[in-house]
Amino acid sequence: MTTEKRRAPAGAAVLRDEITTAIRRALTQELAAVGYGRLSIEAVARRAGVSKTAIYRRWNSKLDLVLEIVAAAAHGKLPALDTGTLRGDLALLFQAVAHALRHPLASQIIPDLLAEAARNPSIDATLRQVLHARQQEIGGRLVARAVRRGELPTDTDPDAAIDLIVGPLYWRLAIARLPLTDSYLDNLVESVAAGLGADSALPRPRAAPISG
Amino acid sequence: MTTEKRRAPAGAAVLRDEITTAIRRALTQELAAVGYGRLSIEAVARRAGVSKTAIYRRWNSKLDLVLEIVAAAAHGKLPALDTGTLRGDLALLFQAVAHALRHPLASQIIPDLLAEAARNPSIDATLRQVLHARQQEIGGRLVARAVRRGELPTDTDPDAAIDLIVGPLYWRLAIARLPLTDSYLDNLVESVAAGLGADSALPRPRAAPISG
DNA sequence: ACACGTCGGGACGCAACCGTACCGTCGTTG
DNA sequence: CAACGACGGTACGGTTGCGTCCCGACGTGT
Repeated sequence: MTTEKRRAPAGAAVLRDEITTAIRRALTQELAAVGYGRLSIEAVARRAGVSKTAIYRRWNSKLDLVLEIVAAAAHGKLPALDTGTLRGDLALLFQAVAHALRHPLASQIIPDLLAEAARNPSIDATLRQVLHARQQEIGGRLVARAVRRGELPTDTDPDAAIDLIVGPLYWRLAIARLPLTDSYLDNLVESVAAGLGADSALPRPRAAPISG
Repeated sequence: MTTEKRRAPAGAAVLRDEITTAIRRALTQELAAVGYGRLSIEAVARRAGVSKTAIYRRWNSKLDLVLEIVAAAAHGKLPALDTGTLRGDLALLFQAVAHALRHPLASQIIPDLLAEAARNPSIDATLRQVLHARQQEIGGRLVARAVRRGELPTDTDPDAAIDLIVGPLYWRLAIARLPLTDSYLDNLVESVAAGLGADSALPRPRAAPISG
């Protein structure tokens, strides 16, 4: 049998956390700098100040390394996010999304991996687990609460609602890369709420329908 | 001087259009298959059934090749897009966007290049010319017409409106990659119109605000 | 104090690609 | 009809990265 009794690794024969951490840091930086397509293990090792062997001892391949770190980065911190009103929930959610996408690393890595997911099934599966599934859960709950409160129509489609909630902010921050102001976020909350079918808050000035 | 009289290239000494076309085709396919990061001239030449030299005679570098072809692909076809109503304009615009993003090549290449634009200034500049500028023009006109008709508030911010118009559909087609039905598009028109501040079309069923 | 066993580092063979130089080929122009 | 001149293709050196192997160094447990 191969399950002989063995002394557990100890002393110098144990993975050093500082090196593992350095690899993780270097990977995220490399990923942001050159993207998944050009990512090379050697560059990660150089940036981390570590040997390639140190990486290959911890992960089998480039893909394993990326998947593990992406999954780890997305886990954790899941805001409670129930403020009692649809607009409050939206504002809080937008703050969280904006905060995450403001990180230069995240705003480069996420679009890159999402594009790569279109041709790499493993990345696609991982991202669906850690991003899409979570979004659907958060968005679905947000919508369900609003429907229960009577703020949204009962026939609201959660998937379509998520597109409407996430799409505009993602577009502005990750694609168009335009600046984001507080007043923009305020307006976005109102626009998305209206788009979802919530009652409008205030009438706004309009031109006369027929000016001739 | 170097401007001596020279016979103009003729006969076999002129670039063959069929080869240029084959290179363009192969580039788009390679771009979709492996992305800009992994794109190699050799692979393009192989796929086109052409020699590397044939490519290097026409373009100086990988970047030149991609930029020229991307710019060319985005030029042309600019729909008139004035149906007389905001909802009509939105429906037509969504049809056009959906049609463009349904092409598997486009739906892989566009997110890839948009991600690459975050780290490559040349690509960024080109995409802003052929994509963002055009979107702002189309979206700006659409919004301006709607404001003039009295369908939208006079203080509508065109940039924010574009985020609201383009974001959800781009998210669904290019990122989440969920299916797109006619009824989804219909609902999206109504949602975006409402989000922009247009009068709602029909009341929809709601739960009682207080159910206790 | 010693033996253990993994550690990180460097070196290696292999493969892919870049960009260029050189080759014979071919159609047009004078 | 002959010379022109750019054509497409092949071959080349240089560079980069992959994944593996071997080495001395090191800290713990007996």
